Amino acid sequence: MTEVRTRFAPSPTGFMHIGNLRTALYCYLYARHNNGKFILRIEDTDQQRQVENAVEVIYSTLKLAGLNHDEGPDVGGNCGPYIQSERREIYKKYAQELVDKGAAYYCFCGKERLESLTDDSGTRKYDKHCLHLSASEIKEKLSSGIPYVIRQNVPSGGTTTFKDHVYGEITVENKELHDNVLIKSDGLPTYNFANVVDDHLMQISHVFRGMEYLSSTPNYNLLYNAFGWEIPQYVHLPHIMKDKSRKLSKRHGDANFEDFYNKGYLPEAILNYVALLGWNPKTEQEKFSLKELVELFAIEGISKSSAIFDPVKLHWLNGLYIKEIPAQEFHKQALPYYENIKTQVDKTLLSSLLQSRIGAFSDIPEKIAFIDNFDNFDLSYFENKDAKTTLEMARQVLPAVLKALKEQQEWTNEAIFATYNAMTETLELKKKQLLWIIRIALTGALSTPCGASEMCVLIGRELTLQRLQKVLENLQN
RNA sequence: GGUCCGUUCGUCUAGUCUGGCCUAGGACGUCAGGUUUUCAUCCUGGAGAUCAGGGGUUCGAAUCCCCUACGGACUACCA
Repeated sequence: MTEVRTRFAPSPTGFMHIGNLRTALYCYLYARHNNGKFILRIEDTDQQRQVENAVEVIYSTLKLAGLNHDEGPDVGGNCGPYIQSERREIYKKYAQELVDKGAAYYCFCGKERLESLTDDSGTRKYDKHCLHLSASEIKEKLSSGIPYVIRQNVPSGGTTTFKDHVYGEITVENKELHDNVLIKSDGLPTYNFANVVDDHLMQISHVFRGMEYLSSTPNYNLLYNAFGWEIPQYVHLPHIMKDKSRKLSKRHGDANFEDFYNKGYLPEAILNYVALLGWNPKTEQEKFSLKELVELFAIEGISKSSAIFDPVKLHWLNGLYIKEIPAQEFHKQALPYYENIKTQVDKTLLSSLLQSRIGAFSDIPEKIAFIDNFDNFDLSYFENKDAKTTLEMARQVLPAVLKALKEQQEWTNEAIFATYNAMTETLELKKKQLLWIIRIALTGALSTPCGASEMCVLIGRELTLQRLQKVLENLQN
């Protein structure tokens, strides 16, 4: 069996969105699983859509994600160059070969004539007008400098059948196929042509790509056949959708890798989530390292139907990864989110409290808002149905709490908790009730990253007493 | 409009090829209960899918066949 070689071939048009990333991931997984090679190729044949730095985004994303390629513009290889705009002459040569073989032809038709071919339903199919030009006519037009393109000469009869590893065998009538442009008037190839030439020259064994290419695949096969080249294995991937009827798109600023990364999602978690969108590992496990994915990945598990991207599940998965980060490392990554805290708090303690309570680092500001924002909170927070607490209860209990904490000798979590515990007996309250009231009194927030005694340690004795005092005043009014 | 592809809990999916073990399994979310120093983690349980709809084949269909509906892709000198 020949070596497995897969390729990720993005066009540098901006950010790497999740669908693209998944294609790259599957290419990588399949290559690694089979001890093959993973190749990066930049498809920049559309001069109109060039975006600055887009190539750098591709490199950095792959690097962050750990999807290292064996060959590519930045790492070299035997099949370069790996940037299509640098391969211009290659495409020209092969296009000419097709012309010589009668599988392609020069076309000099202008925009107006092309547009006149549009039918009632808005579809335009080229009528092979220039196919019938004589050799001398072509030569004359060429030498007089009339702009031209080279078109594929699709047979008008018969059918073309191809096999896709996900969608099975697909047959189409050749008469449905168009005489696609292979070489544009700017001399650069279209995607349709460059892809075929490059995949062959780079000895790509398996082509992974979005299913939008399913309908143009017969055209590619006709090209392979005309050249007498072996057709690669096709693996078309279902789309990742934003909702039932809309694809994820970078145009609408939808999910892209960099955004999630910047929001404090871990690359491993993003990869893990994305791997499972449209592929099933045949186990009930949900969390996989990249290494495990390499071991398990198989084309058979890829599904045919599109999947809706669910940020909630990604958030959950990312939380699982965050819990496993070593405490020190977590603290380091959380630090930037503490920058705006004005109140003096023990940040190491804060990190240790936060780690099990967030799904992404960007959750932190909301979780710690209570540290600085204390004034004017809603007193109804004291009323809790589960704990069966009331505002009145708070009025009665808090003076005693304040008194006890003023007398508190040892200011540690354990000692303070012991004090609380003792109070529940004298006050004849349930632990849950007392702790709820204290926590609300100290934070003014319904949800906080720690309990009533940890809170005292976190914000310190002085602030604890201040806040209690203040709450008591508010409760009297 | 034409061609191609798809359709199982709200979402990701298992099961479909090789019909019976599927009174359709798991995960996220949701709800309830429990542990816990409140919040969260964690644990247990519940609700949630007449397998898009209809017809057929069969002793038996989510699974095979046909039709319909809905959704998507393509139909560019974009990729």
